[in-house]
Amino acid sequence: MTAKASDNTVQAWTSLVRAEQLVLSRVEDDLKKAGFPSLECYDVLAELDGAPTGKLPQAEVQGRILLAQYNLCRLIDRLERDDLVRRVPSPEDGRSNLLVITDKGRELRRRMWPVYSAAIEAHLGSRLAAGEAERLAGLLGKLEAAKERV
Amino acid sequence: MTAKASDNTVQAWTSLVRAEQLVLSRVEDDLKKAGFPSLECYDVLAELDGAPTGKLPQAEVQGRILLAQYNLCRLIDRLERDDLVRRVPSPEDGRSNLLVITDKGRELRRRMWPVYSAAIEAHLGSRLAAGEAERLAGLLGKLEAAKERV
DNA sequence: CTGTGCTACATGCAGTTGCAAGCAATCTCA
DNA sequence: TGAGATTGCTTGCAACTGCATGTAGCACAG
Repeated sequence: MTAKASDNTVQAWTSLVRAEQLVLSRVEDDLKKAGFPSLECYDVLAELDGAPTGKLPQAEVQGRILLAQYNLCRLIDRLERDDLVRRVPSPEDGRSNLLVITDKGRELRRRMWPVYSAAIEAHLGSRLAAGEAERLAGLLGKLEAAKERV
Repeated sequence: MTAKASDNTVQAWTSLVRAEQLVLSRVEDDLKKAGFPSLECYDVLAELDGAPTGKLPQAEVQGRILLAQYNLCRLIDRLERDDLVRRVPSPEDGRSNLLVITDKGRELRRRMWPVYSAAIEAHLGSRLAAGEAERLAGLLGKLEAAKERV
């Protein structure tokens, strides 16, 4: 439990952090250059757009996205200000919001996807040989598992 | 160049971002719980501590670390304020700073490492089977290569 | 030695984040 | 039923970040 990490493990750690930050910044850069908002914004729109009714409780979005609660709250503030999403009170639970994607929100997501997809391909897909993307995803999946201890 | 990413590529992309952010936040959390400063701080101290003379030009540190120039500048401000590092004017180039690690800085790095290493092992090493860390690092390495075009 | 341009660093400002605390609706259970 | 926890969301404040720009030293052509 207080074991030291082996050299290979440390190497994997540094590669993980470096590779992610490089690829992420390249992709975000491409989006920004095309005049689009951040990836987090896209993520929220994608969750809502993918929901059958175009709406989800804020807590549900929270659970699917990697963002602290107060940050999601403020991201929604901005999305609402830009008329991409609306908050409506939940009929079932007085504490809860339903987030509803607007037409403008759907539109934006639709326009962002080609640029986003091309960026992923350019900065990630095109650098891996056939089968490597799958193997990479498999290894990374082992790291995502929920925490156990304490 | 405007090719769309395949499903496998997109899967690798989301795994990469999720896994990195999860593991990173877990590791940073462990450091924070132990009362230590951020990873970026550690990185700078490690670079300087690893240099033969305990000092490096700021631009050199810049090149080894994943941090915007103005952010490194302000990180150094904080490290200097906390007496972990000192800026001294370079004798060779009037524009340049030499960053010098202080005894307190070396001390801090020394005390951080066991906690850091254990966190890497707990959140990354212990989740991968023998050989997997190496394979992961290999795949990630292909993503780190510098950009080619434009 | 001068002007033009580049490199190394710093900084003002606005926007974003983390933390801790807050509020209101719901749940739990004696 | 009603006191105390819990859940879902929000917010004040301080710290941090990105962007654009500023300053100073250097480099090199003329």
